[in-house]
Amino acid sequence: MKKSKLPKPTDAEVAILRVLWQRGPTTVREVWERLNPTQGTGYTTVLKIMQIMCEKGLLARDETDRSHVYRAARSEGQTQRQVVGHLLERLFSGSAPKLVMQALAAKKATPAELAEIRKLLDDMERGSK
Amino acid sequence: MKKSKLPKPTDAEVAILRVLWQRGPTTVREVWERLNPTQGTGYTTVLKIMQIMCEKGLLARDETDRSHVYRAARSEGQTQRQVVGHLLERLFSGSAPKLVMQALAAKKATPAELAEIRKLLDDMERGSK
DNA sequence: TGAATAGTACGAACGTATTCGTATGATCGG
DNA sequence: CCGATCATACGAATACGTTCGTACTATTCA
Repeated sequence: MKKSKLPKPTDAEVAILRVLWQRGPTTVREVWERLNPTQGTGYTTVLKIMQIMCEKGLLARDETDRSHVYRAARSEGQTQRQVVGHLLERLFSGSAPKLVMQALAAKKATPAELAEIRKLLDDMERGSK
Repeated sequence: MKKSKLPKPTDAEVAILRVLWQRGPTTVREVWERLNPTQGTGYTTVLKIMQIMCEKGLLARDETDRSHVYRAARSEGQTQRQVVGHLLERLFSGSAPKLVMQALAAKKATPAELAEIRKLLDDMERGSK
C-alpha cells in the first residue's frame, strides 16, 4: 500500500495551518481574524486558500453548520517532519548535523534550549541501546 | 545599512546551486550534464533558470569566454542558514529544539552524527562562556 | 569556405499560488 | 416581511516557476 503523499504546504498555507494547530477546529472567520492584522489578507483570500487546501487534502471540513469548520488533516509534528525531511535531503544531502549546526547558527538557542537538545540526544542514544 | 536580501531559492534552483557549490565556477553545460541524468531537464531549461538566477542575484557569471562561467553568489552555508532560519520562524515558531527533534525524527542520525552534534553543543557553550 | 556543432538570448506555453470582486443563498433583527 | 449581514462559491487577474522551441551568433573542422 502506498502513501497518499500530501503536498508540501506553501508559506501562505503554513500560516493558516499554524492557526488551526493552535486553536483546533476553526471557522474561516476566526482564521481570518488572526491573520488579517499581521498579513493584511482579505477574507475571501483566506477562504479560497482553505478551500483549495481541502481539495489537496491538507484540511478536512465539517459542513454541518452554515459556517464550515476546518481542521488540519495532519498534525503539526507530522507536517514539520515532512518539511524538514525534504529540506534535509535537498539542501543538506541528508546530513542532520549540518542542519542542526545551521539551525543554531541562524538563531542562537538559549541555554535552556541547548540543554533540551542535549536531553533529546541522550534519550535517542538510550533508546537505541 | 540594509541587507540586499536575496530571495529564497526554489527547489530547481537549489539543484543547480548544489552542483556549483560542489564543483566551483562552472559552465551551463557542465551543470546540465550533472542534472540531466537524474532530473531529465533539457539544456535550455537549465540555461534559462541560471540566467534568471543571475538576474535575482543568486549567481554571478563571467562572460569573458564564449561559454559563460557561473558561480554561486552566496556560499552553501549562508544559503543553508537563510533557508533554515526562515523555516525555523515559519514552521517552528523559532524553537530550535523542536526543529532538531523533527530533523532527527525524519532521518535517524548515525551514532557518529549524534556525537558530532553533541560536540557542536559543547563548542557552543564553551564559546559563550 | 561551408556545413556541422556549441553556445546564448528570447519568448511562448503551461501549471500553480495568491489575490480579490462579485454572485448567490442563508440568517437575523426590527 | 424586508433589509442588512454573513456565509460559501466561483471566476478572473496577477505573479511566479518551469519547460522548451526557435532564432541567432560564434567556433570548429574537413
